[in-house]
Amino acid sequence: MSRTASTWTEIRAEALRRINTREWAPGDTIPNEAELAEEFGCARATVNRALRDLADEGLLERRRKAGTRVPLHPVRRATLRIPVIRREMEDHGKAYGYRLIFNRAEVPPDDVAARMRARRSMLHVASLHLADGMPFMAEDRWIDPTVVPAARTAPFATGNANEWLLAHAPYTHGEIAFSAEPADAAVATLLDLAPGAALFVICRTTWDGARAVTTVTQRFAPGYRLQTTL
Amino acid sequence: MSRTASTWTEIRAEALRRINTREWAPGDTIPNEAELAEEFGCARATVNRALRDLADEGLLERRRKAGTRVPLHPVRRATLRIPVIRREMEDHGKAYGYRLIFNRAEVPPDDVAARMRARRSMLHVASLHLADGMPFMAEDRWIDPTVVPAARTAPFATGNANEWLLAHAPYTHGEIAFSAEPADAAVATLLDLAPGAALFVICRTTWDGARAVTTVTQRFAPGYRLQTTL
DNA sequence: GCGATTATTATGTCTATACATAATAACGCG
DNA sequence: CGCGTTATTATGTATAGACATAATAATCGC
Repeated sequence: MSRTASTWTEIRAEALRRINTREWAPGDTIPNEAELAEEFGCARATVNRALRDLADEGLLERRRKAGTRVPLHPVRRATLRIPVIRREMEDHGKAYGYRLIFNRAEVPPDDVAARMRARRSMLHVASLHLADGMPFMAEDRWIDPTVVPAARTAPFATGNANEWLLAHAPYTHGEIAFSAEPADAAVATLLDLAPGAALFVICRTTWDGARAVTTVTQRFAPGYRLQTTL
Repeated sequence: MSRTASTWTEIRAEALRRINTREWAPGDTIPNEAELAEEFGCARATVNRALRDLADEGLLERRRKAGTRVPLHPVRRATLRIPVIRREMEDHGKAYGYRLIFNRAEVPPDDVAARMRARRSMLHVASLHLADGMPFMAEDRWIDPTVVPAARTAPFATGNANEWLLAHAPYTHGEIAFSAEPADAAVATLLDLAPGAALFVICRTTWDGARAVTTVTQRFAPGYRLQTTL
């Protein structure tokens, strides 16, 4: 059953077809790389590339010696691009606006201190982001000045903190969480909404090694959707 | 400057270090694969593997002939695992409960018809998911019975529709969107909340080729967070 | 000087081979 | 029979060499 000249994307597509048609059903162990390589008339490395790619997406499970299986509960993964607000807006043809609310040094409250695992005085920067002049997102950010000294004199009055940090503060990893919460009085005023309005919230903390660089809570006005493909 | 015995993960780590320390600064074109292979004392394919992996994560940009660059605006991507409700709950040590609200055939409203690009009569299944006996998530689902005929007689009274579909209805791709919205009267009653409460909402449509299999809106009780690492 | 053709170059991919690694299966001993 | 040791096996990774492809740079004709 040998075919000729397969590329890894073709093998990937064929494997995907077999998974979708249940020719390879959930729970099944599929033929091993050597057998597939022979079937497709290619090198084992080419099959490996294709199957590894599918495994990266959660569509196959691979274990040494045990072989490659179609998972019973395919935990689908979605990769979503964390938006850089201004770019996202400009892509949608909207004018981006930015307003600094305040920028001061203070000791963070307990929840922020816990998130950053540090209790010292931090830069606290609040800002408002606008789309076509309308309030769009309220941002509440804490920056550890011992990790990013230059932040003390950064021009947050004229440019948004996220982009400044991207350009000046490297980070190694981070956590991000999505949730919904009602608007409190302060945020409602900022976003020009009734208190209690349902806001989409992104809460993110980024780290440079073992030290938190910044933690930010972004509250989006109603209507905001974060979307991607599966 | 040749080192010995590098694995692709070591090369990846070293490249990451250089990006983070700005030894390779945003906008820079980094040395080409052949040069790096010589520096690290390994084959070009090994360097390729490492750089390709970083590019997959958006930390490098690669173009034939032009070379590999550190992007000016690194669009960080987060991969998040789409939760299978029951498993997520069991992982957190909570008892999972399920209750069917209704299961009937009817013509979908315009917004649903638009999402599925079909206007015929569909199965409309509403259900409530519980954590330790407390209402946790309200699910509103439409299934196209011409795509999944068996759904007409599926036991949605005893088992949740999501898991049944995963086991019986293959899909090729889908869209997923996250947003926040206030609880309307019906959902508020179901989740035992005050109307207007801020709900986290996941809206998902899955496709088998050109035909929509199902579209579902899941509304989570306050407190729900979807989180991942960057 | 301009536009179209050709050369060059860096990444992309494939091959064949080899060895590493992890997990399971088989074996053998008490 | 049970337990620890030893094979076996499928995936994981590395290599050198080759050719493909895309994009830029250089060249040539006008």
